[in-house]
Amino acid sequence: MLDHSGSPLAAALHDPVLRWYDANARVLPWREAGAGAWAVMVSEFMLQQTPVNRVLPAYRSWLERWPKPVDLAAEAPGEAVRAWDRLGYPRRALRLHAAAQAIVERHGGEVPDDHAALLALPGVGTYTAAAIASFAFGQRHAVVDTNVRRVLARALTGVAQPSISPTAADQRLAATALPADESTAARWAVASMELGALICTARTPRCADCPIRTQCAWVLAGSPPYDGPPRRGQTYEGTDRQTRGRLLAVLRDASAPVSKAQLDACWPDAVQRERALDGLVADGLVEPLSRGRYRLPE
DNA sequence: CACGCGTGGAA
DNA sequence: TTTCCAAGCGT
Repeated sequence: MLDHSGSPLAAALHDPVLRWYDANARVLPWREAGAGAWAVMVSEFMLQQTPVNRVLPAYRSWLERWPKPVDLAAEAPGEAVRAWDRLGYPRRALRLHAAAQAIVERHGGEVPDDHAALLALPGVGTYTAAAIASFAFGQRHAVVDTNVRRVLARALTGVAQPSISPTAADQRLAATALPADESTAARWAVASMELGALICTARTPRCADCPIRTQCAWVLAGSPPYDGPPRRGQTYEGTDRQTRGRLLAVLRDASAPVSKAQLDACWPDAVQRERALDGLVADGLVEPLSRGRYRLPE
């Protein structure tokens, strides 16, 4: 505890997972040498709930257009929303834009390397702060995302799935599993996450290819099925979320302010449509103009 | 702490 | 087809 030496059980996982990562890691642009903290930060925002394959094109054009935080900070927020395209959860675009402005104002335009300073940025929570500090700056942090929670739930706890929502216990477990050495800890963070993304997957884990299958508590227990409360699957069809998506798509694709009539055409239920539009305005994703016209925020 | 927040691909 | 799920955050 005092020396953060970790548990022997977890320590036995380090070498095989690190070796597996060295041989099997995906080549991703934000992992290239010299990618920089801004590149890591942009990728982390985009990867919050959006799969890698769908992020790649948006990431490339984003960094080409705004290679530094100051470049994005100088833009209208609506341009960030438009460039976000259909990655989903467009409030992330607004937060990334606000974070870029905060970086310019508070950190001289450079992504801070301090965990607390990162955590204070808009859109940066526990996971993202640790991810940037670890991936971009090589620091020792427990980087706890859904992949890591699943890997540790299986390998150490011996259950098929982690708890439905992240818990303090997850954080503690990940902190305990962290190698003591800083640079090793940073490699472990990305490697254990990659293992969860490629091998120790949610639906059909590829245990035959897993470098720690002989030590995995879940496998050793006979791979018992998930036994917890049912996970609430979210329906999407007909929701306010879908309505917001339709409205925003109209505005994204327009080069000039659009009329209320154009927005009305994209969703039949007037009550739901108005509620969704009000919500978008309240979130700062849509700017109402005079004479019933709307645009992305400037 | 539970919920709202987009979108699309894979099983 | 339906269902599940994908590097979370803010309230």
